[in-house]
Amino acid sequence: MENKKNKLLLIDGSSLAFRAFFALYNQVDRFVAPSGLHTNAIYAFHLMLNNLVERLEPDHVLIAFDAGKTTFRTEMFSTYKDGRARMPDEFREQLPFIKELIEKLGYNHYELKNYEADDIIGTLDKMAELPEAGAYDVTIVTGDKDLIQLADSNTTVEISKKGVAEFESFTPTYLMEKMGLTPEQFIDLKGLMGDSSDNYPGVTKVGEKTALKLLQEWGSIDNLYANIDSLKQSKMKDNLIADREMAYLSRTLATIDTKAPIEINLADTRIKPADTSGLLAFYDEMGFAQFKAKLETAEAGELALNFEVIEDPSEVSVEKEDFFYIEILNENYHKEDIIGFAWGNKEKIFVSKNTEILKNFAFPENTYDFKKNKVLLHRLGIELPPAKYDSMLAKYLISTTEDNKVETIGRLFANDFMPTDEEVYGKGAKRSVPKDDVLFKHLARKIHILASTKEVMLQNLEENEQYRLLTEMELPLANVLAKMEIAGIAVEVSTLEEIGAENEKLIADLTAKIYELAGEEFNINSPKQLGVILFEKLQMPHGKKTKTGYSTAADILENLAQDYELVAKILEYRQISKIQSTYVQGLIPQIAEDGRIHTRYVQDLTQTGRLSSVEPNLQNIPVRLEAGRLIRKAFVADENNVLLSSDYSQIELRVLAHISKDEHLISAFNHGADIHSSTAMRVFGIDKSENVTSNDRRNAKAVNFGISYGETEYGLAKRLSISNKEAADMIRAYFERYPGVANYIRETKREAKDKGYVSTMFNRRRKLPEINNRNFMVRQGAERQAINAPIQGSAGDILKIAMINLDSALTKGNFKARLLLQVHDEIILEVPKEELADVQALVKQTMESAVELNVPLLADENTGDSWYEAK
DNA sequence: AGCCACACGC
DNA sequence: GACGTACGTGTGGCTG
Repeated sequence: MENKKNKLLLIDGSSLAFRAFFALYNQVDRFVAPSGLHTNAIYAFHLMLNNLVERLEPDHVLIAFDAGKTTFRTEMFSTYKDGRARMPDEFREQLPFIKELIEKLGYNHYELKNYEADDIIGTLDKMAELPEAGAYDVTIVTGDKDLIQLADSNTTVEISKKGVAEFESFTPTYLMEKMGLTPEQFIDLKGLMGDSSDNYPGVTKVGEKTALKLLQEWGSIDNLYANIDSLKQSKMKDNLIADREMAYLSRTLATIDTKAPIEINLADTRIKPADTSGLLAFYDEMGFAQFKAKLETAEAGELALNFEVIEDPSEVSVEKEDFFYIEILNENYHKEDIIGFAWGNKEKIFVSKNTEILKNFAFPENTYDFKKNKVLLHRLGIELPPAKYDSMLAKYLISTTEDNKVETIGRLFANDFMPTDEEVYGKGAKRSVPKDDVLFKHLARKIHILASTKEVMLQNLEENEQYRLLTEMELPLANVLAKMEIAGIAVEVSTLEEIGAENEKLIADLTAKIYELAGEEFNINSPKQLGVILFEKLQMPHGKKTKTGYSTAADILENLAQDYELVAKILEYRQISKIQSTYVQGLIPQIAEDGRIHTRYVQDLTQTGRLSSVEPNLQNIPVRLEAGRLIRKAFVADENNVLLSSDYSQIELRVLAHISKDEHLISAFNHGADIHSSTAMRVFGIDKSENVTSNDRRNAKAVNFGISYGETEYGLAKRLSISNKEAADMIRAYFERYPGVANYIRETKREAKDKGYVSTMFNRRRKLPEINNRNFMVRQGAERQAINAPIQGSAGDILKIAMINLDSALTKGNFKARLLLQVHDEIILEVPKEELADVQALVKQTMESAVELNVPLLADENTGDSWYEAK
């Protein structure tokens, strides 16, 4: 690769700066330097430059600016660019600083009296194409479409679309696809249609549409006028003839001068080293703390990062207090190979790719994502001992507002802006393992951040009284979850395939029937096409519209299903095709070679402290409708084992009873009442439980659910199909009869507004930055989250405690039984038949005594050969 | 590749 | 008076 091409980036600075100004225009008041100067355009321009340079990796950069009011174009056409609004002052004042920034970054800028930036760019572009220039790839960046005429085989023109990072990339091929034009024809297009912003008219009454049509037919302005007599008589023909001169003049005005008398050459556009100290001073002057911090740490990082590559096990030295980190390229640690690992502390860091080293490794006690490490090492036959500290989990406990990546931890707790994984490894199809030096440096940076943030994160945990939440809940749980993920659950392909074959037949029949009833074939899976059939062709009454068209969601279709067989069939089709695509075709490829599915539990994601499950999600396997529930027949126990499922009964309402201390709710649970019937009696004033109708109970159940979600009367009314007033009465009656709950809701909202967060029984926090938002909808959303988070979160915490205790009891009791799955209020175990009686008792006892509430905790158990039976 | 609508669970 | 139940993941259509 020694004949590497030069990469030249030519930027229309005037145009791009204007775009930058408007990219952050809505925040113009937030971007003000200490001196009072507006900085939104400077800031956005800097971001744009960073994005461009990072993406295009140029070695030459020239940023051209317009100079002065008059150019050779005004000489030709005196009103050129007349009538253009004067630049806003807030923008004009920023231009000199943008030029200063360009210089300090080591890039080049240039302007030439009487010429526009376009012409400077055009001239340099042509210079770069001369054979004696050597090979150049040119990228032109601007906000103005005129420059598209310069696109050719080695020049790409990028037009700024939106924000600071979105550009539309014009090559001759793309221009042909999009507009049917060559770059040369683009000039003729402007000649015919004119340009209102540059204030030259082209031909009267000819706009983009007409001009495109004319060029499709005649190819060029010259050819058009050569054949003007053969055009049919029309107003347009008259206009073309009358405005012939203006068409040619407009074309000339639109033509970029590629022979401007510039005094610079290509060598002058080469990037120079940045002026670091000058930049730091500039950032201070502008008030750009983030840019400054990023530059400082980049500088410091280069100096402080002291790391050594280890290739041989004999070279290894580990301190107990070190951090340990393992890298994989993608997320699924059940399949990914280790691409490198690192350990060490702030002073001394070691990196390696040789996993042999790990065979007899004294794993240090501090780590990041213990669960991932445990699974990865298990695959190498290594059992990872428990850790004392996990930065990922610590960060998650401190704040769930951001993600918990090492980069984020660095930024938040050390003001250290290391490059992101996406920057180093790429994303999508381009993601790949970089060269050793890049990889090792990246890993060393991670260790450096982990080691430099532990202390301040521990302080945060201490202040929040969350240290035990980390060491006694999340860390032990990580160990339990790792074992569950490694165990996996056996899934029979044959069962899934049988269901799949059955579904295929049903889908074929339903599809035929739907086409017949609709009177045409269409894609039933497309809500858009379905909306057209139902609500336009067949004129069915439509409910709410979504942003993109008619809603075809189930609740809308259900109302229509009584009157229209077609809609009933579509609902059936949806049900079956969901089962087929997500649960049959989706699950089969997830079955590993051992015949089991190994999900991953994400332990650092949800806003409430619940787990989530991915690849595949085993927390949403169908259960409600029988057709879907059959999927559970494929989830089976090993030979001589059974599956044991144990779920908490009404855990969220019990938690609500406990934390609200509502005497009536507590009393109902203490008396072992059917909680929904009991609510029906209190809320509807029914004296005997035998007088509670199933409808009363259904309504009460809905209220009970709604309360813990902070539901409004409108929502309740809609869900129960009752009037707003009836729903409001119901909610009011509920609060009157359960004053403790009403008080809990009041107090929790109050607490959230005062502190900005709410907590679970175990001090897990959810921040609620929107709780005092001026927007009613946003604020009310935060209030619902405030009410729900302690309830859902405490319930989640309780199941976590139960899992930890159960795993440890099973180990102590030398049982072979093991935990396999967790579904929010339920756990599923695989139990050897001979252990069943003992384990059933142990599970029930452990779950019910996980915590002491002022109401009983109840766990219901079911067993069977498959998950279908064990429920 | 990223967004939307939809559907599954608790 | 706004707007209208919490927390999640996966699939297919559509668009850039």
